[in-house]
Amino acid sequence: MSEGVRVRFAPSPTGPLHVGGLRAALYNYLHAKKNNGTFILRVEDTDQKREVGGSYEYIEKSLRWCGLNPDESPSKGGDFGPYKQSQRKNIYKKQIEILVEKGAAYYAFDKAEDLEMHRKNHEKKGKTFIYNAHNRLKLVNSLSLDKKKVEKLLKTVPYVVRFKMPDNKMVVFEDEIRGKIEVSSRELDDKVLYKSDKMPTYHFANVVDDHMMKITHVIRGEEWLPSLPLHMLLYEAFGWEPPVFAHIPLILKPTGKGKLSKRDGEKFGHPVFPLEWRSGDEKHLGFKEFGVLPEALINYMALLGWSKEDNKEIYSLTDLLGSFEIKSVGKSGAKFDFEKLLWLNSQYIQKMSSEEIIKRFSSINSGKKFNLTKEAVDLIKPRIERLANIDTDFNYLFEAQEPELALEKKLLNDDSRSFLKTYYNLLEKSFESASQLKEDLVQCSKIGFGKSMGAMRLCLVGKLEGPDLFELMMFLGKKEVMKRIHSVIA
RNA sequence: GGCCCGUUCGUCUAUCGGCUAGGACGCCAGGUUUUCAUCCUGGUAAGAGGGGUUCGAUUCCCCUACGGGCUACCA
Repeated sequence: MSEGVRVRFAPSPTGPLHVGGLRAALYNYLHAKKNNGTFILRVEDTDQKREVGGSYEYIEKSLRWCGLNPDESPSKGGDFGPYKQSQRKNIYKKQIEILVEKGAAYYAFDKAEDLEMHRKNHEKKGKTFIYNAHNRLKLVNSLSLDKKKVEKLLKTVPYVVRFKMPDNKMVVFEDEIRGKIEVSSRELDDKVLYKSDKMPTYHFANVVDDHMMKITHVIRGEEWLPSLPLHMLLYEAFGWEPPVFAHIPLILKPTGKGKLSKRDGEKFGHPVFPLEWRSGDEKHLGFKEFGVLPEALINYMALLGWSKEDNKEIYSLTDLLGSFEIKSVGKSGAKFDFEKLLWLNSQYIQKMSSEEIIKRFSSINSGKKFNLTKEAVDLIKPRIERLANIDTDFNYLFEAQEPELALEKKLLNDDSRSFLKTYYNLLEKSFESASQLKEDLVQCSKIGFGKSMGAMRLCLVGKLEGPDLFELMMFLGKKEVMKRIHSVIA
């Protein structure tokens, strides 16, 4: 087999893929592709109670939208399948038996309530109950019971398989991002590897699959760092060579405490998921539907926690492939800054052709019957921040808007009305070009250029914003302009 | 509580012992556009605190504080 780099993104299908997961996928993808390696999507669906329908499809769709297509995946297949853990049960069963035979793991029959009671009792005394070398002989398992009893129990009651954590061993390992880390196995417990429902836990399935799928680099969230010692010990118990590990920092809330969570989308008024998600009465915004380009999202995700010395800000996926370095990923959690994402988004929009903008706009607004023309986009391009709301943000391009009351009071007086009338009459005679319209306005404006412009803007836009006034007039056409002025001065 | 990880402008970050601490977003001011936006120029603003090591510490070590994560038959 080849010695190439193989990485995996391994989400569990418990709902939509949030930005933290997306960034993990991105870093995996970049690391693989930079090294001419293979990017694998593996579904970790070992907890069937938590599985949410449609999650897998959502994850695939999101990755596709971002251009992070896996080389091997449940739907695509590959030489190391199946890629869904629920379909690999027989593999885990075999491997767990090997581990038990080696004496590295053992059967345990304790009831959930009993363990819960132990935990509570310890807590009362201000201690922490740990299922480990200190008390496993006092508990109900194949180490504390005699062989015959164990054999009987295996046939009659549910059981789990636990890792036999060494009593006092220094586990030393290396993380690509954080460097050397040492933990005493004394702090660790006899983690369940194999559940009573005959499914492996994350820790076990992960190690087995990463080995079987010949994963060379594990790039995953920082939340896994505390269980890395266990994983290292598992590799050791099997006699397998562990992959290289890189734990990337978490994405934090824009303000306040803690990591970015599902509900923060609603709280902060912007999405935290790539695509819109609906499930039951649960509904979450998506960046796509919000009008954020995948290019901008990817760029932002890459920059959130990683950067080069060269101060470059705009990175396409291809640029990233050339520059990204897993070792130069930052160590500390980063707050999600929606403002900066929007800035990046507008940078991408401005570089895009108007035709492309129209194409993208209609792809995310397929339901809306709205005719966005090239002329309209040319006019407003520098001020588009998101693609989603072009029709509402720039509604004045397509139909007359009521002037804002406060502005109307401020800008409309006898002088400005009289100016509008004069200009109106002038327009009736000639309406040729933007420059001519401008000259005419200067000519008939006694109230000053600024004030006349303001009054005109009020008529045409309803607000004091929008594109160049005379370009806008040409876009709207004589008839529409006359109509809008008339409705204000009438 | 225990264990692990982290800590540079408000935010994202650069700096691998020599710093007048650089860039970007945001914000403010000016310029271009006799208008908005774009764009350009400038400004604002940072090394958590305390000890060491060193000729010299943002950079190395220790302590404290703060932040984050883990502590399930969830991932």
